[in-house]
Amino acid sequence: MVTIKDIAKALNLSPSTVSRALRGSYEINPQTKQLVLDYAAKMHYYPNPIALSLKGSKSKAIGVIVPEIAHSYFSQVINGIEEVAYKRGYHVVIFQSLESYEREVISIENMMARRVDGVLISISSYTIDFAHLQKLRDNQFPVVLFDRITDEIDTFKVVADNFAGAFAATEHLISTGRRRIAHITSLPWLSITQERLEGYKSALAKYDIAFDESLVKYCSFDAGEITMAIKSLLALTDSPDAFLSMADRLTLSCLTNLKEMGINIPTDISLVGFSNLTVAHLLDPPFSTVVQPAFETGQTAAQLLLDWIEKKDKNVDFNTKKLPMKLLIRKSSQL
Amino acid sequence: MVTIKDIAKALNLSPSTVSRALRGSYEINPQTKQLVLDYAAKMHYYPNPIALSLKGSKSKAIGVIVPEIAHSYFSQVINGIEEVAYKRGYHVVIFQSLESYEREVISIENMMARRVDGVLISISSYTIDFAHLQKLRDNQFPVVLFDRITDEIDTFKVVADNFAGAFAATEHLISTGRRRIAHITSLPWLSITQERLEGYKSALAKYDIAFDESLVKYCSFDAGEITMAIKSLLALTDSPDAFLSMADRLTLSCLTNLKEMGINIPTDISLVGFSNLTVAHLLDPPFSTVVQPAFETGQTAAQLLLDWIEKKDKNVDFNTKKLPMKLLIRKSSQL
DNA sequence: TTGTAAGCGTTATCAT
DNA sequence: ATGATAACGCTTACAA
Repeated sequence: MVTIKDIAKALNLSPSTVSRALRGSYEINPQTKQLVLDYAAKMHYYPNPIALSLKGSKSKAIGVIVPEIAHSYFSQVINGIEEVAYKRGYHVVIFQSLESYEREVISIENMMARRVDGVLISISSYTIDFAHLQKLRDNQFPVVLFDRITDEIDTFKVVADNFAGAFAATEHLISTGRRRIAHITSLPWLSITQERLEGYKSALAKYDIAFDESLVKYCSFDAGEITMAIKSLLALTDSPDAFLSMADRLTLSCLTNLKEMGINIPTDISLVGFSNLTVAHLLDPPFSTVVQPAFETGQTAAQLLLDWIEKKDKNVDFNTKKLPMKLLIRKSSQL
Repeated sequence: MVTIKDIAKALNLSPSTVSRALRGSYEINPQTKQLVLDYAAKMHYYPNPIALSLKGSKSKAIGVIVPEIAHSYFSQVINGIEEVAYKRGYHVVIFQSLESYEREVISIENMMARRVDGVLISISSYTIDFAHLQKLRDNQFPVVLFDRITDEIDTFKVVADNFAGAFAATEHLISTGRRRIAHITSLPWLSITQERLEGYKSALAKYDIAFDESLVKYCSFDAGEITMAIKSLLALTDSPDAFLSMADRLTLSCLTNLKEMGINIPTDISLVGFSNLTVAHLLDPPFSTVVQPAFETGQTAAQLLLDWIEKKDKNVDFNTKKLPMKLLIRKSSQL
């Protein structure tokens, strides 16, 4: 590994001159500059980013925390983040919280110890205390929230238009004549859960359909829970004629369960689910999905974060970006 | 951020004493040591990894290059890598080659500039020159290859037992009475392509079925190409009664195309595909898959790399780890 | 047992 | 236009 010192020695110059030539900063003798540049190129000189970090107290790395990497939605988000970061000379350090609050806190500490320049995070399902994030913000540290956000932290946020997505899906089901639409969703305290529920309610209201609490099921990550939820829905006297599931794992679980029970989709029950699976059209039946703008979410969040990091004045005007959802109607909800 | 100097000043000690107390190295006065430890804990001292890196010329970071992050197989591999790296105090810097040789080379340079301690790589489909990897090895730099490997680089490698996987899938199809088994595969120069083809051939041989070159189709990443390949296979006088596809994208493409053509699966044509999709059982029809040990591949590769990095003596005995595949028989190949 | 000083690679400041 | 020096945070001979 060639260093500035090596070059200086070889060219009989001082390290500072070489440094300046390399970054063209001060008015250097053009010849000296050319000499240095040529020699550096010949020797494959690369500045040592670690020394740079130590000097400038910025690491040119950003941290990302997602609940799980191997999940179509999040891997697509990471893809978007990586694309932007890569172009702007940052690298991406990934951690997964595995939906655990403790792991999320540890990951944050880890990242700070690693001196990342900023953090992108989609908060875990079991995070209800945000002190670890607030502490970062208190220290003026750049944090951008995406997907699963919270009101408790004042910062940039990037989300999908969950309200609109749920509204559109519900309206679509209503337009096919469905009136008893079950709403299978995630944990009640999550922002996405609440926004989606509002979209659902709002669509019902638009068509004068009474909201029925018993059609809403909140499911944790226990696989048995969703099976129970579905069974109890089907046992209702006025049982549902449609299922709207609000997360990938729920969507797949609904499909698996209903098929196992021998229920005909969409004749008996229509199905629409939030999902970023790329194979929805190949499922049996081809599955109607509300698709989240995963890649764009990653890009947008990364852009906001990097702009913020690189901004000189620390006066930032926070806002929340809402990206459009896409409703793809397929056979599982077509009557 | 508290530094060793801060602690030294506060405690009226020298930085070196604090440093030694912190890592318990030299025989320090137990009381001094306790004092330092307590104060450090109270002040939330974390060693600055950047300073450590600059000093020790190791970054505690490993680089990973995959063709694409948002791909079920690779995201599962990354998951395995991350798990091991995280536990051992390393962080993972991810790059994607997007199947481009140029991007792969640039990613390697980028990683070296970042001073990662080692590299894990699954080579891109269009990499046929390995000089960029050989150069690393020439400098004694730790590189572990996984999934898509090459004979040209002598190092640790982790692969799935592609031969066995293809053999088992072919044998299964034969056992259901199929004799004209089409082999839809990736680019011919890839290690995985060759191994899988050998497994296929070998199974045919075992049952005295002549190998027919015209049943083998190599497909690039052009989506139209696979459609063409399928059409030409179906146009054969003695057209295939089974399709064996050797990569996720091919598998899905086969399914989409055959369904569009109105071909009945498995009655007309049986289908088995290499795939790490977690929803294969929900496809129409439920899809028989050869599943790669993605997570284990990531774990194993990371373990080998970190052991190597941390090894004192540089005499390493390279070997190639072969992990078992799993054949999951579902309706698409059951007669 | 503890302190001093040099060095990892780079750049900013202050000479010259 | 160029050079010397100090500093970023930490470790480690070497000295005391």
